[in-house]
Amino acid sequence: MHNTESALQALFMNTIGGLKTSMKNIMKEKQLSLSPIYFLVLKNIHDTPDCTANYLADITEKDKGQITRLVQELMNQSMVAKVPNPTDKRSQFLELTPMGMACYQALASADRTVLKEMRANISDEDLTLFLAIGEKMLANLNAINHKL
Amino acid sequence: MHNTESALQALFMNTIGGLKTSMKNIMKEKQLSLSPIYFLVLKNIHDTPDCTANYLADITEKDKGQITRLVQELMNQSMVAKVPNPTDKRSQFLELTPMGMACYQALASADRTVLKEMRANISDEDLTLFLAIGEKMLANLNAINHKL
DNA sequence: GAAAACTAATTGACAATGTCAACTATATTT
DNA sequence: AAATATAGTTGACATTGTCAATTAGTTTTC
Repeated sequence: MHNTESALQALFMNTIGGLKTSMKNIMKEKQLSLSPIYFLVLKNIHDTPDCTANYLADITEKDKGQITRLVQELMNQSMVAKVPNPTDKRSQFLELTPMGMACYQALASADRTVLKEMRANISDEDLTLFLAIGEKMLANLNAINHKL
Repeated sequence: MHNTESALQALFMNTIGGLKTSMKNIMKEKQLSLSPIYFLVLKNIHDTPDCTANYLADITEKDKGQITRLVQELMNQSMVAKVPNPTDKRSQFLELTPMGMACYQALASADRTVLKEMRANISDEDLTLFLAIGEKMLANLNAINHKL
């Protein structure tokens, strides 16, 4: 390995690749016609009371138009429904349908399993340390990219 | 934050996003009409003596067809040239042209700068620890995904 | 309270990346 | 020599990301 920094870069790239592969496999096993990014959308809708498309675009850091289309597909598949936002007629709240909820639960559970296996031989202390160091580097990176 | 594992997932996703953004900005500054993935290709050609397309596909874990097209674009931009492989008429060695080399050096230097700033307030010990823990998790993840 | 400025969501168009399968030319195995 | 395998290319398409314009509704400002 050339130097520590480039090992760092490789580590991030390979891990993300692995996580994506694993989510793709999970979705295939469950016979869903969804791709990894839909898990992100389902998860955020699930975790966010009164979730709007705009909010979704904000926290996922995706394009608003992209969010519109992702949500549309989830509505086509009866996973997500819109309910009017009583305080703003421009926007709607996104909610998981029962089917969307079941789907999310299954995916989230499989995802948790992967993450747990991934850290199987890592102590809580080491994981905490890893996260702390990683968050620090992420903060530096965000500063470089001029993100507040 | 819900639990440590999902923080882990978020950390990886956000860091990769940040690294990609930073490489995109670097390429824009340098007025290159290239996207982040070309840095990966240039880097591996640079680092690998007698680099073939097939080898490139292997280590980057990209599709062979995708590699063909990426290399073709780099040849269009006179960054990369092919020389015959004397021991196998099916394959060619990929080499950086002087222009490709200059381009790679500039990008690699900017990339190193970002990585160094990213770990600015991290001690060598912590970084080494971070890498060790990360590699362990990556190995677990690869095992889950049945990659030897 | 009407005009101006702003915001939420949608749409169109397209670029960048990833995936799969078929095919050609050459190498290797049997 | 035939069968099998490999390196690279090509076609077709799916997924993800990006930008700009538009519509409908909201907030600000005078």
